[in-house]
Amino acid sequence: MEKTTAAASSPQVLRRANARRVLEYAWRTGPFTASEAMDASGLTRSTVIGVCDDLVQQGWLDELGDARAAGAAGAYTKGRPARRYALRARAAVVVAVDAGAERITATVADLRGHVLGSASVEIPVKSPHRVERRADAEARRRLARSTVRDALAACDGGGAPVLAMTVGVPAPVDADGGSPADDWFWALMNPGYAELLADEAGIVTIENDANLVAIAERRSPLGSGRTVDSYVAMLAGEGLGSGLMIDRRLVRGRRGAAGEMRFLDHVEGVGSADGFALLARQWAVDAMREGLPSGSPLDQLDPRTLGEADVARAAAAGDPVAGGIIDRLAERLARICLVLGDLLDVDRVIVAGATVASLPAVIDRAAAILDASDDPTAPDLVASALGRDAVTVGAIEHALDLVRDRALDLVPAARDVA
Amino acid sequence: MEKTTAAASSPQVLRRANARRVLEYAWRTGPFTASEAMDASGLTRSTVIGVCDDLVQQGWLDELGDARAAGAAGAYTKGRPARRYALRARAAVVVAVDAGAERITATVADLRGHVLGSASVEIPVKSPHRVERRADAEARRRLARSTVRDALAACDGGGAPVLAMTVGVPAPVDADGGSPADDWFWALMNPGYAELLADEAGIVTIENDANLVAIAERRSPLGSGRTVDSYVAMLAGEGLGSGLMIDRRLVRGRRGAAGEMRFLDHVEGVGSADGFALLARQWAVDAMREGLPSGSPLDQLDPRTLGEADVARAAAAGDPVAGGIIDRLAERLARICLVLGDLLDVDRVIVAGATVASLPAVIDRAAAILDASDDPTAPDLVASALGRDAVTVGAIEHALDLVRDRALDLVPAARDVA
DNA sequence: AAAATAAATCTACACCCTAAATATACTCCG
DNA sequence: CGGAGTATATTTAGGGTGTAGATTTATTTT
Repeated sequence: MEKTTAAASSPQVLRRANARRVLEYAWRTGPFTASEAMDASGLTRSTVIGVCDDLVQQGWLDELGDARAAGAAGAYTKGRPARRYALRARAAVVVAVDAGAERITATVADLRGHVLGSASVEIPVKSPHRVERRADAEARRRLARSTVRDALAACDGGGAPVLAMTVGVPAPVDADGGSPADDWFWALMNPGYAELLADEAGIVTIENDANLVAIAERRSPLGSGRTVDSYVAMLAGEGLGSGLMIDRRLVRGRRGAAGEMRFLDHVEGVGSADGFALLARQWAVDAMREGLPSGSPLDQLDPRTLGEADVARAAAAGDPVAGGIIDRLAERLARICLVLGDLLDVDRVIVAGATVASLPAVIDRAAAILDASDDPTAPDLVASALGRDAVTVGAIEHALDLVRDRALDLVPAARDVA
Repeated sequence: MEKTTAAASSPQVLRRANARRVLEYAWRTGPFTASEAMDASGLTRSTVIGVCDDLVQQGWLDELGDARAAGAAGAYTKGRPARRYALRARAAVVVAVDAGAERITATVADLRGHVLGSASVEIPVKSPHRVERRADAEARRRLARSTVRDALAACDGGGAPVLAMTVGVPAPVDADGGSPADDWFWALMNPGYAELLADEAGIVTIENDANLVAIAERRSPLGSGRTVDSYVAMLAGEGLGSGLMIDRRLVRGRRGAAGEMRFLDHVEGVGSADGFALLARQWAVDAMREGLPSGSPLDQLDPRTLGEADVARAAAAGDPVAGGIIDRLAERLARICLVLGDLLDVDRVIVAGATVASLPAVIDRAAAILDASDDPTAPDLVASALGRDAVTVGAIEHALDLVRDRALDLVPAARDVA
């Protein structure tokens, strides 16, 4: 029996640990000199330079010949010009896939998270307001794969390897990338992407879409001075899902179903996990059936094509029925926030998804309710600034986290050696 | 300006890391030989022996002269007898304090968690069923400190230093060991223990009692073969509190208030965070006021001194009113479990506290309801086997975790050197 | 052209780990 | 009682990695 792995603690682990630290520093700053890396890492110049040489060799860093030409902020004029290094952002790429119910988007980004290209397809649907008749699992698989390949073809990767891919799906995802098979919707939303896409990138992970939004919001600007380590990212549209970021850590649970909102069935004044868009339409149609007061703007609309934005517009125009719907939705949202704030002790609930654009008044009003609340655990409520890209931004971030985490085990583009 | 700390990555970090690994191994096994440590750590014999010598020198390990005499399970007869080492359990002690509403218990344990001694005091109360008239904060502080000192005096520590102390309190605890000042009960339950006890041990931490139960249950026997990484420890008595262990990690939240149960105010069919003991008494008194069917065992009791165990006994004796109360409590518990299972995706809810002993039928019946539920996220429900010591066991474990984590930075008893 | 400055390079030197050879302490068996 | 056998301990050599400090190099300033 031969020794397969090197002993766990050979001296190289030190070199490795130092390389890791320097690379992490490179990742969070722009071009840097050895002296700066020394300050950041606490290492000696010899060590830093040795490590940087290694990293350049491996392709993670570029050496930027001239020190003074690039002239950073600090007036740097005296002495021997320093060698400068920078993360080689194009050493590799990652792919983010937002595989939503209605469309699949694939985005390619470099190591700094800059988008290099993307591709997108609508999922063919029969009825616009129903999710039930979506394309089947096999069609989704085909579309997902082709969209990923289109996105890669659409950008000039310069032959950079695809080190990681993260796929966001509207379903709980367990540690193996699978979703519960006992739910047809979840099974359809995640039709075995992990296996399907395994060969498309070095590391392939599937992740719940709301969890990715939570990751995306990790870097969002902080309201006041204090840091926000605990928050809930709520993805609200036709349905409700949430990602729980607590103590700077994503809470997943056994099957990855933490943050699922079905528990709202048991919450007074809520009663279901339906999303605000769905309810706005439904309640509007209900009101139309029961008869509207004359002159209501809602009366102009066709119940079959009515959208949630129509309700928002009617409310803004002063329609009392639409206004009542907005109020009810706001109270609903506020109550959900109270429950989450209480059980999880989060500072903030961040709403993303279609609701942000189509029903902003609901968020504003719910935030006002929470501000007025005497409950000391009431969290702040804010709308995400990331728009439709929230899932994609989170997926890029997550894929990059994976790459950063294992960078030294992965081989980026082999450097052209003279 | 002189250099105060050694550079972050001096060669010694390797030695340190290896020492850490060997010490961790020593902690989770009994006496061991160098060869066993080599297998466990992947290190060379020279390294292991070198590290063990260091650890013996520092007082963390004892060298157990004879290898064969102790004769472990494996028939070990051939070859040169191996040197044996073992964790020196008496090198230091930790103190666990269960500072509950009604009594304060301090327990001293060695590095293996074996109890060496303890002390306990009842908190003077005026009315047995009310928490409001407890001794004030200053009295609690005095009692806590004297109980800790009594416990230390009660055991023969052999001069071992007190490396860590964990205090469990029925209140949320933030990272600094403080509890929300805006709640009189919480402020009373944690009247500045962190500062008060700071000098009694090397590391002093305050922790929520339910969180400590969650830690205590980390090692509890697993129901089936699968591992349970996500569960809720519910401390149920007069009130309800819970510790959230999700993905093998305690979820605390910003102020340490994650797991607080006030959100139950918003849950249908629950409506408050009152504990089962409190409700059992209250509902029984209500029923007595409304008039009981003749011959009910409940009728024998004085409403002013009635205890929850009386209700349990009456129900066991077939009293329909008491049985109804047990059923209502079971439904309540089951519903709480469903909500927790759904939002947090936990495998299991473990009930500890007075309810386990006094109202076992509630837990059994709720477990049956959950088993019969068609909700796939319904968690298992079990009663804790730790009894009244759950908080203490968790506090010992937590204190030991802290010691294990920083062992090499701490100095245990200086070894007697010849 | 010389001084000043900052960075790179070079030269010890210490430490820690591995690997391999050698020594030791047993048991077993003839 | 004295080898053979076996498992462990100790010693020695060698390589890699780090720090520390002196020296060299590249550049600006005077």
